[in-house]
Amino acid sequence: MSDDKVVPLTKDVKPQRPLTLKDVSMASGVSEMTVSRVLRNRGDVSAATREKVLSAAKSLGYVPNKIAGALASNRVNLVAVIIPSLSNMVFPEVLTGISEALDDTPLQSVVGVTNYSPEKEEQVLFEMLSWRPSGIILAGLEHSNASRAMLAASGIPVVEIMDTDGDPIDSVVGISHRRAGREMARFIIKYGSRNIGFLGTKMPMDHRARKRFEGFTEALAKKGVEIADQEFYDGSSSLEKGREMTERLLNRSPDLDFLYYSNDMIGAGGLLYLQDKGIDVPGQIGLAGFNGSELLRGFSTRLATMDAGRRDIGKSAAEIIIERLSDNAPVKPKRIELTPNIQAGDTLRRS
Amino acid sequence: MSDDKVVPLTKDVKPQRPLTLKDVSMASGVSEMTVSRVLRNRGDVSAATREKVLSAAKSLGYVPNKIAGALASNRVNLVAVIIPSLSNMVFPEVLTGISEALDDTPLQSVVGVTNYSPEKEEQVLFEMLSWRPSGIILAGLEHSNASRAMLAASGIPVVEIMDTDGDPIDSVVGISHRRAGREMARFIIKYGSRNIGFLGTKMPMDHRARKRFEGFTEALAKKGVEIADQEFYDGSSSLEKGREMTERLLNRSPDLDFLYYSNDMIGAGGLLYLQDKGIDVPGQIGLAGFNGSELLRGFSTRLATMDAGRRDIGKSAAEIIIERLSDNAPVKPKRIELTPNIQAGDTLRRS
DNA sequence: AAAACGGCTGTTAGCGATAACTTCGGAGTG
DNA sequence: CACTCCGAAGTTATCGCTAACAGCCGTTTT
Repeated sequence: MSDDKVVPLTKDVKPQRPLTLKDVSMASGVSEMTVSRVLRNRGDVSAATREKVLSAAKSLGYVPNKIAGALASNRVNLVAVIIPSLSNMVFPEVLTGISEALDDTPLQSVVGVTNYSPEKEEQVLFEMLSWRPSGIILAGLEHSNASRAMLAASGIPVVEIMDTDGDPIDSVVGISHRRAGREMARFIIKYGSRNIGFLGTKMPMDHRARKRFEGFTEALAKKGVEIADQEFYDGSSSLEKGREMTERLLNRSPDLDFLYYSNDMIGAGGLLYLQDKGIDVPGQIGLAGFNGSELLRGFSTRLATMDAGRRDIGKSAAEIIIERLSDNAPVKPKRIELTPNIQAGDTLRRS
Repeated sequence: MSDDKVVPLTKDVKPQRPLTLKDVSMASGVSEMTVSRVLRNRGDVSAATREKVLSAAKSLGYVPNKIAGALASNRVNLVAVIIPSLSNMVFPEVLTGISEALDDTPLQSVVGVTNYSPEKEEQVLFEMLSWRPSGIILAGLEHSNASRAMLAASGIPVVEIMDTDGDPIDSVVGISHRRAGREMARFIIKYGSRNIGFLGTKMPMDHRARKRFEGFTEALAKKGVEIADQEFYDGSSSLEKGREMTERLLNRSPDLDFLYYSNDMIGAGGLLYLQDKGIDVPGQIGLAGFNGSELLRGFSTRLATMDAGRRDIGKSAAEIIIERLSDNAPVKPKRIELTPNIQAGDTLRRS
């Protein structure tokens, strides 16, 4: 297929009747069925015939019609992936993991984006299901009732990813965000901070950020600590937003000694702000984010964070689908909870 | 579709024979054709019948089979988008532009990723074409002969994006990267720098980076200036890589007074490095990147850059497809060259 | 009042492939 | 040498849906 030399520039071909199996069949003098067998590498075909067919297909520039193939065989080698956004690098990374796992299978991923809206998710899901994919991977455990019903009724493997705090429909791969929040809280407390601020998204829809927040406050509460102040934002995260929020928060509560950010991007923005202001991090104030973004590696002061293993999540999810699709189908929902990994970095206050 | 209350949890439904039009037809007492008409909102159906059908479809949880629909109608409302990568934020941004433009049409985008490999591109393209999409958007003007042949023979609208330096197959939307390189060169010269270093990808495959480089050196040459030193890297860009490269380059050539980076990510990494070292930017050394990344807005010192209008590119490309698909089909290849916009920022040396 | 029309619904015939059989001829077997 | 068996084709019948056309019936038109 990548043998450039053989491509005949087919300039004289009749304008635009798309080619079908029949064209190849006639060009090579065998039946359509045989052509189909050759092109799919299925069933016994003699070497001579195979050659004839392949060269005919190639010289015509035949591209099989998967629409027809899928209808006839009732097999669609697509895995639908539904995620909230592409601008948060977390999701492209998950996609990369999925693609890698799918790479040496006939499966292919198709992506849908919901913008964190359950209604949009429902639409996208409906759209996706109407292509009858072989499996579905979708972010989060929170879906509209209609979405849950569609998924349950679809009869195809479903893997919910990123989050394990809740009831999965089928399989699930992710981390416990509550636990992530709790662990970070304990860590921070251990290092001696008591006057803690939180900065994050307004979380009507970002359930994972919310759960981290809940876990965080809960663990603090156990130690008798309450969040001293907090600041929320709309829209997508950016360094700039992290700066602004940090400024606002510190103007309001100058005596905070720790800031917990709901993600690394705004955390890094906060770090830059504090550095610009000449504030000693972590001497005067400690910082932590969430995600284990690669971005942080570029800063001389490394933000403390927690790696959620996005790529691994994608990989595992895809592998679950692959396994479930294998002939011996043991329809056993799997549950994989990864353990998030604290990266202390340089921004935790040392008692 | 998002009326949660109505969803009957269908727990008793027979295990898994996927529903077809016939099921809805029987449940509502009208012909399959009428059901089809209702569900597609096409043709005249009385309000009463429409109601009956809709409620039957909903209560059964029917999801149309687009595979069959597409085959029968010979219409597939998909636009294939083929890009080199998802980890470079440029492409997700283009995708966002495309999705936005497609949002109030029946069209939907499907993404394929090539990892900057022409062979992979060819595979992905073949795969995509086999779904008979209504249009194709793909990055760059450089494709294998086989790819070009497939595209030309496909008979569907093709829009090549990002780059306008070359021969498009059909339509094209983008900027001239040669020109972008030239303009930045002139700008830098104008500000008085003469001892200029270049940092960028090894560019066997990143044609756009290569063209910027070519334009850059060409414009310098016209002013009698040659690049004093250069540094190339493999793999994906990151702040960290920008740091390392900058360090290596400056160790080798400490007297450079300007660094031109092939993208903002490594440029920002360089900026961080220089700031850490206490080097005066732009007093001692000037910097510029490329892309107009949002990221840069988070730094107190803003890297000079050039906005390539990624989102607009996506939007225009999608609009070209939409237009071409409209009934009155004037098969006229379009060529849209956007003008990149220099953002001087704070890192250009002032004479 | 016959003809024409328009709104609504049903019937028939594929779309381009593949699953599942069937057919055919020659090699292997006893 | 009759008989089985298997490799290598071909035939037939869908897959689930929609285009195109064909009815039917109550209204208008003239």
